[in-house]
Amino acid sequence: MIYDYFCNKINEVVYRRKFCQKRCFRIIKFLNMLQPRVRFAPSPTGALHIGGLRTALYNYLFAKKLGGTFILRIEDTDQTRYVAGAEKYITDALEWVGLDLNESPNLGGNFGPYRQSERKEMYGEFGHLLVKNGWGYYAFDTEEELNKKREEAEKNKQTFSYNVHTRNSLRNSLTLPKNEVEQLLNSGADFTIRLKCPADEIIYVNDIVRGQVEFQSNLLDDKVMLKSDGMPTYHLANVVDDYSMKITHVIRGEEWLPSTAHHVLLYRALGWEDKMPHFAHLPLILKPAPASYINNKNVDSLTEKFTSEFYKKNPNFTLKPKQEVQKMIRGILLDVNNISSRVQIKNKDKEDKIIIKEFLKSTLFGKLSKRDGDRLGFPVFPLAWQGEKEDDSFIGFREVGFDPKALINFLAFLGWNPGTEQEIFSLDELVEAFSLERIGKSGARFDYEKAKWYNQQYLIHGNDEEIAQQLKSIFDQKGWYTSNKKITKIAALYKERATFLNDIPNKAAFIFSDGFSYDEKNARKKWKEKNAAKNYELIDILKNTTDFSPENLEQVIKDFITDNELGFGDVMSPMRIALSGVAGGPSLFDIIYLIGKGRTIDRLKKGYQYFENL
RNA sequence: GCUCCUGUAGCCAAAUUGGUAAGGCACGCGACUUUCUAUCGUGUAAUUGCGGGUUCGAUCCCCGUCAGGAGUUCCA
Repeated sequence: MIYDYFCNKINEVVYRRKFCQKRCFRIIKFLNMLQPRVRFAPSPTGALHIGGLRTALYNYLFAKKLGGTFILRIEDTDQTRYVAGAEKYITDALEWVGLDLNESPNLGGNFGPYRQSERKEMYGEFGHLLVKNGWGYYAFDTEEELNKKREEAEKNKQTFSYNVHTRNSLRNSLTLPKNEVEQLLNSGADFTIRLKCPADEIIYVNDIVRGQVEFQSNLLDDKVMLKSDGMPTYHLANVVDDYSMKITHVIRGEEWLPSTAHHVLLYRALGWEDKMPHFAHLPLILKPAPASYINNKNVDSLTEKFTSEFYKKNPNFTLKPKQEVQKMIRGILLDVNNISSRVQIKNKDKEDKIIIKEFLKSTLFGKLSKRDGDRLGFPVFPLAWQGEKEDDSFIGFREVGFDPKALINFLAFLGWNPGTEQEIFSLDELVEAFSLERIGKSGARFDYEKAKWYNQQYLIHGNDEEIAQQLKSIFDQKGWYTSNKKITKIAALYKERATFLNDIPNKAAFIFSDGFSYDEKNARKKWKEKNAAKNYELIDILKNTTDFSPENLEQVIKDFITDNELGFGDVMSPMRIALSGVAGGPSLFDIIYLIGKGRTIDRLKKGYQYFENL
């Protein structure tokens, strides 16, 4: 397996290098393949969402499969966006799902420090090196000046880009006289260092997921490498760190694909092209398909939510009264079959309609966002997050009751699949089955129903004793006491009827407490006056029965029914409702066994009297 | 607007150097102690976005077109 992987990679390298590169270079690549070093590099700007966790998972799976190293690097170069507690959230989340790190800020390692803010000095050095070797230049344009240019361009429906075509008319070390540049630098004026993208060239990026992707260098913008505060941008920091940490594979989200050309250029500029890592860009995680969650039941509450959100986003919208806005949103939501085409903006649409449609389009489609969780009622974060404002606080998969193993399994299939029919994988099995080649190219749709299905599968296939143990602690808290044997029985019976472990106590509450109400509709239907005497007679028979095992109860009750020529439903349905309040649930005989003789008799009497008066 | 990526049933998603379409979710039906929002079995559903081309043969290669997404920040 590894050997095959290997040969493919070597072939790829040979192909790319047209076969004539030095043999040692190939050997280095070869050795890298044996022990890949990959990093998960989030920035601590808030809670880590599900997409970030998936990136971490894929990095982990790839590293473990090939016996490599999984590294956490904190990308905190933007001090204005730093959020206290975010780093701890990241490590807590990784720990909860069982993604063990080999090197990290906490663990340390031979390539530290692992926070970019602590590596600040080295970036400046490389930034200036770029200027020295002709791959970069000092730019003195202020943010205001550039913003003005962007606004002007926007007026003409164009985008201002700091690139080959425009850099010669801007204030930088390429256009200013040498002495003026020196004077500016000496005077301590603010400056940035920009990458000088070459002209008339095609940059090739070899992506493991997407194959060869081409970029025209003329269209690339001269990205800022070193900011005026002395900190690097992501682009510089990322390349410098990946090089110095000997990263062999960069596995990250698709949003990075367009800037990868710059990164390739940077490796070249710094003379590290031979050490450039392989790239693998993961498909985006998309919002769930509207048709999958909008239905007649929730359309009103969704309309409500969308409308209030619309006004939050467009506070000055007065083109139409609120009622009409609401009506329109509802109309579009209800037209499920056509929802994607209905949101299309047409030429004849008036301004008000366009604004509303644009809002709906952006909230209904596109990348999964943290807002979607609130809106659609499912978590998009692994753990709960307490933000500064109410708006910025979320619950996580853990709090909803997800088994971390189920979450991982679900996440693994969001953009990857093994090509077999197997869908349930433990983390170790995922490691075994995983390969970057099998990652899909198209966006992966987030499907909460599928996530719940996975959790249910883990519950169903879980060990009864282990589930019972977890149940016991919940029961203890509620003051529900019974034998371990019975708790295990409850686990076995109810795990198949629950999505989350937490559902079981709700469904099984009647076993411990009499405080339930009867399903009157079903009771009325199933309780028949003509059978009343027989039903009471069965209570007496049960009173005289000593063996209350499910097997014996089944024997006794069935015999009674056949002896008296009654229907099963005539006898068992009223019993069910009297004992548990509802007409559904596990086998009646198991229910009686769990409730116990004394309470069974009491409840039957009480229930039947109630049914008689309905 | 420009750049890049993507487009297989209601939804997710396989078919890895071209050989006429897996599986899952949802849905229908049946069975399961005449219970069930559970479980098991089974079934319906796709002119592979659209239009051309190359080929004996195209989901796969080429051209065009439409749609969706991402990027276009001294953010990551």
